[in-house]
Amino acid sequence: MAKGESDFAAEAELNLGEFEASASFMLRLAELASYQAVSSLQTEVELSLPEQTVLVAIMMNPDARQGSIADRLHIRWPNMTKLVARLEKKKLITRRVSAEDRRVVTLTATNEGVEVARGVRERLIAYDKRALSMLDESECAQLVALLRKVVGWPSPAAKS
Amino acid sequence: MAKGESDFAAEAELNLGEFEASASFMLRLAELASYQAVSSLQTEVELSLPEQTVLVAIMMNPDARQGSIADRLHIRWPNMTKLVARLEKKKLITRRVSAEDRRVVTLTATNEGVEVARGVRERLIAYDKRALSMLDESECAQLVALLRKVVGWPSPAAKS
DNA sequence: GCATAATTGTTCACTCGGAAACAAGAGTGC
DNA sequence: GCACTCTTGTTTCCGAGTGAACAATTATGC
Repeated sequence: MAKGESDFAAEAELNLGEFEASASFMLRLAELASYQAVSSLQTEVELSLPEQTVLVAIMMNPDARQGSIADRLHIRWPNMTKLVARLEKKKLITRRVSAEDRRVVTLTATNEGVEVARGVRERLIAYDKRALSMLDESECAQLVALLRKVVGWPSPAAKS
Repeated sequence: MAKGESDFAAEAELNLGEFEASASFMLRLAELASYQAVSSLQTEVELSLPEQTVLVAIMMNPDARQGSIADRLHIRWPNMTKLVARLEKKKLITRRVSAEDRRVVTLTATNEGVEVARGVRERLIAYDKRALSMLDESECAQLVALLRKVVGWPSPAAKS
């Protein structure tokens, strides 16, 4: 066996045993796969995926508190500060200190930000479908329902 | 009132629209949730979750090529180099240059590494169950099956 | 044989995410 | 009023992940 070895399967198939049935492990791999799939489809926008998500969230929730959005999207506050600064620098959002509680920073999309966010939202939804095209519609819905349980979000119309 | 706890209503008021039905978006949130859940259960080991996973993979696949493990676990090669260096520094694995192809580095767990890896594997499996305790057994299996499809791994004994 | 390409892994420079410490505003008790 | 604490967001520092360029080895074309 010059180079092909006696056992060709050994190279191709690594054994991961019970890990292949570990939900959190598979969750990590699947997240990486879908993230990269969606990212690779991105060509038009100069925003990272988290930035796009935050921008859309701000667009859909005007005057929301910065911390609320961070918590909902599982973004740490220090990182949210930097992320918001980048969006503000690009004039997509504005930061305003609340009058009632001057610790609070509220976020609102600018006109340009709303414009961009609308396009981003459409593309993200479309790319999501393409990136997960290995699942049919019912499987996709099933997956989302299970993931909502994992995240702890109440499912709106959950049955089964 | 604890910070992110009782103020659930305010957070729930945030509208994320179609994103809540986006599989890739929910995948990201769920991965974060499970990762942090498993991490928070970790107290005995001084290894990161990726390090633990790689160590177990090496333990279960002696003499496997470094690149093969990296590819399978979706770890980029530059990062794998550093990760492997850390494991080697802790004397959990050994790196060997292959005789047949001297570009190739093969990895094997040391005796201590095997010992640690066995414990890690057991704990990871147990913590996985605890971190995903919001799912019952059948839901968990269903989730794993769907995630395997997303990742592109053929389901072993599962008949569609 | 020798130049060229392809594979395998590493180094480098950079960005991003994280915990801890910090600043500033608001609430509480006296 | 004043000290104390909690909340909200920021700054600082560090570790981890990534792409690009690199070195070393092997395969390929002629």
